[in-house]
Amino acid sequence: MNSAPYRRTPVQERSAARVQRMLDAAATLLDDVGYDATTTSLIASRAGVSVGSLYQFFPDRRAVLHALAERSFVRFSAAVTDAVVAARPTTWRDMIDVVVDVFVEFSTHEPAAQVLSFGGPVDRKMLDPDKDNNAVVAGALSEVLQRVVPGLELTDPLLLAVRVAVEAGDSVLALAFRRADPFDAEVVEQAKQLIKAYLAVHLD
Amino acid sequence: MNSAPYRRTPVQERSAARVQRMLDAAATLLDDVGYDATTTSLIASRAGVSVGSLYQFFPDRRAVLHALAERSFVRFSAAVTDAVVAARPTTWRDMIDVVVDVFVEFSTHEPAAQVLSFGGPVDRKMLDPDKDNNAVVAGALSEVLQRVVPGLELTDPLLLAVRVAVEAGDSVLALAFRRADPFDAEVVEQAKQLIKAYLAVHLD
DNA sequence: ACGCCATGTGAGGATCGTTCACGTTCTGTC
DNA sequence: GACAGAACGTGAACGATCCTCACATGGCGT
Repeated sequence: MNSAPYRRTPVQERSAARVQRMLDAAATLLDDVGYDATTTSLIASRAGVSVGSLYQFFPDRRAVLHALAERSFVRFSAAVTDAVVAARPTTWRDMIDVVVDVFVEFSTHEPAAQVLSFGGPVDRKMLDPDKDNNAVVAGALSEVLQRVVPGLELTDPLLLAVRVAVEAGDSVLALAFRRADPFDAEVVEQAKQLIKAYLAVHLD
Repeated sequence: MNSAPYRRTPVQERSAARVQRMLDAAATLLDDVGYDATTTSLIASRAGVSVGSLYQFFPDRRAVLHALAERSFVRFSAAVTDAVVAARPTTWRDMIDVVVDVFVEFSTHEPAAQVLSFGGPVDRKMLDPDKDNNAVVAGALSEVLQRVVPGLELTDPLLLAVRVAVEAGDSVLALAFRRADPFDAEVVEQAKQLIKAYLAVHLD
């Protein structure tokens, strides 16, 4: 169905910068006019580029969003590891607070982060064709979790629980962003409660 | 239900049947070829109808999916109330089992139920322009819940909790359908655990 | 200086969503 | 059963959109 995000990887500095401008343009357009109205020619013109240039690097319209999701994912991962290193949570509950807070902070500032979400409407399998985006996130978070909880064994049931928690947390946080601008703090709090109540069964 | 997905309501028996065929065609196409490839002319030809007929009743392509979502929602609501009446759950935990089981059963048999999901990628606000589909579902379930738990007050915090539980449950069940065919029973079980663990805070 | 690949362009083909002017079937009324 | 009007049905055609392609320019190694 869908293949690699890029048709041809930009080699020269010049084109690499242009590709970033295309992604920026796509991101702001997603926020401004929505998914359907984010047309290829609109992206191109807002990026100051011809349509042809867009198709030099992306096989189709969807691939542009794919690449955008990947870029956001990389940024989000960096933000999470930074925050965990900085906050040094000592319990898994504290870690959940940190991760959720980073997610909220990130989503409010990164353009189109909410539209893309990681399990969002654009493409559920943007980061890895074999795994959901959230599965990738869950894998990364499991390892962070292991570092916070000493002697924790990453058994299959536990990995599944983290996977489920990420899926549920992501959707409730998406709800928090839909309910208010910039977000509904009450729902964010409920997301934390939800994740903790569920994981307590597996972690306590 | 509410705002009109229809341009003109079918009056005669003949056209009412044709409209149902259009919805059936759209549903199977969603399953077979996906959202983007479900074109208006494809829907029309699979339904044995001309494109013009489709536009007699639906203002645009999106409205067809809207109507399909409404039809699925009505069917799902009926299935839930039937099951609750039949099973007569006496605790809220039993009711959650019933509702989740009905949802799973319904989703495996109703074409395109998973694609549409009620908070799915197609359109989050198909049932009510002002509310998410899941908000409508949550409202209905809150009333069912009230009948099962005697003397339960539907306070704002409780309604929010149900809203959050529906959102989380829907997304985890969607995950169950993505992970295996027809579905991953283990994940379904986790969905029940998740909902119960979270609602216990608000209902016990 | 030369050659080669990467980069850049935008008119145009293919396809999709939607409309419209026209023909057909039903339904109520006498 | 005959008539009128409404409901229903049609598919060619129009505009918008995605994407391609033949061609032009820039950058880099030798």
